[in-house]
Amino acid sequence: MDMDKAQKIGDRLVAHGIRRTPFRIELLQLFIESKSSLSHQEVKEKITSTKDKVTIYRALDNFLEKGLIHKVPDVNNVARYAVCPDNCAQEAHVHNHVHFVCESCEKTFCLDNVEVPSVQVPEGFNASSFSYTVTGLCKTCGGTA
Amino acid sequence: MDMDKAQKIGDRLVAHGIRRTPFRIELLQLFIESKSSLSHQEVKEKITSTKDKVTIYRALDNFLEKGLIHKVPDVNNVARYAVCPDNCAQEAHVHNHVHFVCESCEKTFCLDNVEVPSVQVPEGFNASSFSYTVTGLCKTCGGTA
DNA sequence: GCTTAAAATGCAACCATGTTGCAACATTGA
DNA sequence: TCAATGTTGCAACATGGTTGCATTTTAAGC
Repeated sequence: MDMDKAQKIGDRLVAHGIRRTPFRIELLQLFIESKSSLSHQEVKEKITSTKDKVTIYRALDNFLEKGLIHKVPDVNNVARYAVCPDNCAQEAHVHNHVHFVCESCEKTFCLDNVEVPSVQVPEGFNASSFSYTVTGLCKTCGGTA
Repeated sequence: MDMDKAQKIGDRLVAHGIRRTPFRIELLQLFIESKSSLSHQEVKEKITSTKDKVTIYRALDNFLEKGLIHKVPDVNNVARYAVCPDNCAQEAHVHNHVHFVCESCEKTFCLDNVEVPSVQVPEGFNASSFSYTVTGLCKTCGGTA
């Protein structure tokens, strides 16, 4: 791997209070280069620095907690993750965009340009976050070709 | 159980191409009387006519397929179900309302009066369904008390 | 009411996803 | 360099969900 890149990624880890280990560098790198989101399983298939699932689970939890990645919805109730934009603060995530889940390839896409419209919840409820997911067919699987 | 009620519920099963068995009557009854949605586990705890998890899983799948119930989102990636309104056709479900998931008690509520606002998906994507979920605190767990 | 096909049940075994505890090791800061 | 703390690896476990198959129940035709 390009050394400059590894250095930068390590810096980003450290900036989020995470240690600069080979595996975690590779993991963040993977997320950054991935077009769509990743499940634990997909991560495990692609990562070379470890084969231990627990290590991966823990790194994902940690990245999530430190605001490096966020959870995205999925068809089959399996957890999926995607990297947060760089300006995503630890406390206030700024990924209030709509997600698109393809029924065919089951990938999840972040529609970065589509904002989540707000709704008014009934009296008594106290809303803290909003999630909007569209299901259908993605470009490759036969959207409007 | 009230015999008239059992009869009516059985009719509803039959109307959806499902057989009138004691367990399935009890199951549909349970869904109808339940205020919020139910997970497989909650169903298992409340049902008396069977203790077999597979039977419950299969009935849930079947009800889902035949349009008697629908899936609702959940915090922990666990499947949850709720009855469809009576006018919910097998093909075109009419539950385009917003769901509310409580972070504290982890229950899911159907906000029947809050419609899902529509969004425009980017060129190339072909949307078929829309899901809007609000997370926060429900009435009992300390919404605006 | 009897017969029969299809649907529903029960059970055992299995799989996938995710978690816990603990010992060993690596990274960082003093 | 040394200690504190974060990270890794492994084994064992927990939960949610599935598959296959034999048996029973339901509904429909005679």
